[in-house]
Amino acid sequence: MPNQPRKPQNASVSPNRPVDLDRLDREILAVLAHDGRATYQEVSQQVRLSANAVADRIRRLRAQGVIRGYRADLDLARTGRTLTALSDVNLRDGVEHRGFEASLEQLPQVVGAVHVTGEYDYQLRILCTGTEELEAVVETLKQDHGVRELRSRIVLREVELDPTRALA
Amino acid sequence: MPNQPRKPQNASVSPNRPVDLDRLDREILAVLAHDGRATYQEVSQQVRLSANAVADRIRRLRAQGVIRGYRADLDLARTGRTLTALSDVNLRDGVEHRGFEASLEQLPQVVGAVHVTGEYDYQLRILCTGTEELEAVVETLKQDHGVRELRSRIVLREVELDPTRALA
DNA sequence: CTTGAAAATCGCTTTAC
DNA sequence: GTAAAGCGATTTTCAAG
Repeated sequence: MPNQPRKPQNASVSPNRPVDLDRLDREILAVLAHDGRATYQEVSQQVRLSANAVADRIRRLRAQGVIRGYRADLDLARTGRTLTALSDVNLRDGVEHRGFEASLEQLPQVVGAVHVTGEYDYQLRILCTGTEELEAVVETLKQDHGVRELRSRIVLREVELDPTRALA
Repeated sequence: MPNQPRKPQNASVSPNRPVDLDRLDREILAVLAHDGRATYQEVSQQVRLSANAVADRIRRLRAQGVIRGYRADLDLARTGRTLTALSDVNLRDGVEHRGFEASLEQLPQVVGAVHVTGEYDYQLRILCTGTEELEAVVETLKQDHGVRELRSRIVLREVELDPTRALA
């Protein structure tokens, strides 16, 4: 799309201070979460505001960091990566967290990683073409990335949930 | 943006047939995954192709379903939902899966749900303002949604990973 | 916040090569 | 696949209420 301010992609805002949104902000965000390329005019028609007012609010939400950016939503399953696994992982003693995270860059199948509390250190989201590739990734994680224990589950289905819901 | 074909948002394609992408397709997808509002001209400059050729490829990828759509990337933590939990869940005997999933619509804190193999039936991603709200959600899941067992972990940090990596 | 206007940009299509 | 043109639509910015 045209002259939307796409840069700065990251807006620095004072952290830890919650941004409170009114009803109109939430409606605008809901529209953009559903269609990230909606024009100001299209948003304004769904929100009962002038396009200029909508543009002002979107720019503000962008500067506040509520809108991090806009991304294409890709379906990697269509490209052949049909197997998704959620793998809980423990690191061996002495393995640095940051080092482990950096080493994940070498594994393109690992598309997500969260540091969590509880029995395991991380949960990884792994996208593979099949079980053979998953087996190889698991072996690599143990041998080259400091993983001591690994427990994987296969994703049978992702439940469709409106990304807008958390704004309520 | 202007006259980009944003609808149909969902393209129906013959399922289970993998789409194979060449190097240029992958480069284009990488750009759009990073900036979902990049113009054809901007993409073409990063990919060494004419804008027309880029537009043709993007339209094809959209029709093939590789590009599902475009979404605003929201930072809900800035709106006050600073606590994220991953909750593994088992359903009580006799509780229908589809009914459980439908009932999740009533819990706006539940922003993700995956049906998985293994010890638990689902993993939920829950976004809350604090531990009090998480406690309330957990109680509600058990009392009103047919959850028998529930095991939650707090997300300490999400590791930043390039969403483009799985294309390699 | 709304309305109105200007200039610049973009998407789309068509026409060549 | 490239290059160039025209048309319609959109964004941006600026003005004024």
